[in-house]
Amino acid sequence: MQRTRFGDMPCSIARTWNVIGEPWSPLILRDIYVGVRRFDDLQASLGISRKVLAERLTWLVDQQVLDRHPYSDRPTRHEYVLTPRGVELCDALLVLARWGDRWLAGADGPPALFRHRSCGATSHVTLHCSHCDQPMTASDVDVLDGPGAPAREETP
Amino acid sequence: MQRTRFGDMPCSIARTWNVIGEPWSPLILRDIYVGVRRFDDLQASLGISRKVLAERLTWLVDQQVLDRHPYSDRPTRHEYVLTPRGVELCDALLVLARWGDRWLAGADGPPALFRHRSCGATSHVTLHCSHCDQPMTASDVDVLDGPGAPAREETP
DNA sequence: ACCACTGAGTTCCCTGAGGGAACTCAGCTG
DNA sequence: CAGCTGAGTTCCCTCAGGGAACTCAGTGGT
Repeated sequence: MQRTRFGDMPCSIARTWNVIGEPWSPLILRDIYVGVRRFDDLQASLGISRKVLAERLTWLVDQQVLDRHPYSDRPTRHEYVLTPRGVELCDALLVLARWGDRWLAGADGPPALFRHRSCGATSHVTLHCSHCDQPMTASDVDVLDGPGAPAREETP
Repeated sequence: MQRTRFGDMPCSIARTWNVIGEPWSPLILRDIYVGVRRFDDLQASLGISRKVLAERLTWLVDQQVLDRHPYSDRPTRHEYVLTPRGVELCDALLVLARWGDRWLAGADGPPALFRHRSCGATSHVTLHCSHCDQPMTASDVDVLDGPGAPAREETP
């Protein structure tokens, strides 16, 4: 956890960052998303320190991004699964992956491909407007104060 | 910078994380995106330490996410602007913001609203498939090895 | 009954990154 | 020429991340 707490800032990016912004968190999410669900498997797959992995998992469960799910009593064993919140966070991972594929993949090409299950094509995500369904990207957006914005001084 | 380097992993999420995964980076990007461009303004707006701010800006310029742009010689003054790469990273911020709005905004509602310039509506982004244009989210995707994936052992 | 093994964490110590405040430095401004 | 401003540096301190070893419950093998 970094020194400054982002969770209290009046900014949804900062708050989201507070949840998954720590080192390793998105990679843990990615692994669980693709089916690596157990502590030791995660540790081996990521090469993360066990200490940090334990910390992150507890945090992500606290944040209701993951659920700790027993798959065996006697002995007690469990695996981590994504909650609906967690699955939606993976949407953001798809966008990050797309950016990395576009700008950082070397001559080898992208390390992973994404197949859209409903149309069967290997493709990638694009951003659209929830209202008009047309493409909508950062260059096409104005940011306005919302109801949860901090009160600001009058500028008469 | 965290101890482990994510940039060398064969994973576009990890590589992207290597670029903007450090604490403060996405918030710096957000600020520049909404028009805060100068060192002192950024420092004041974020409450970040000047040391860390200087480090992050240099790093983001190195990564070609930002451009250091002089707006005055004599005295030399400059401001930071987004490169095309940087603007596309802001797409990811829109998705993070959407998640935060949906799951973390309190009773006050979202701190910011996003207006789609071309249709004028206050809306948010949704993910679509680049191939069929239909909605495409993490729950609707299969992840496959790509050309840049590490060679894996035969499993005969 | 005894031993090794496995999954899932803890504990301990060391190093290095983040925070804060003060300092620098060039070029205006009054 | 004293002070101000933008844009960083420098210094020091603390605490989080890394690594490896340790724990602990339950199980399977002999």
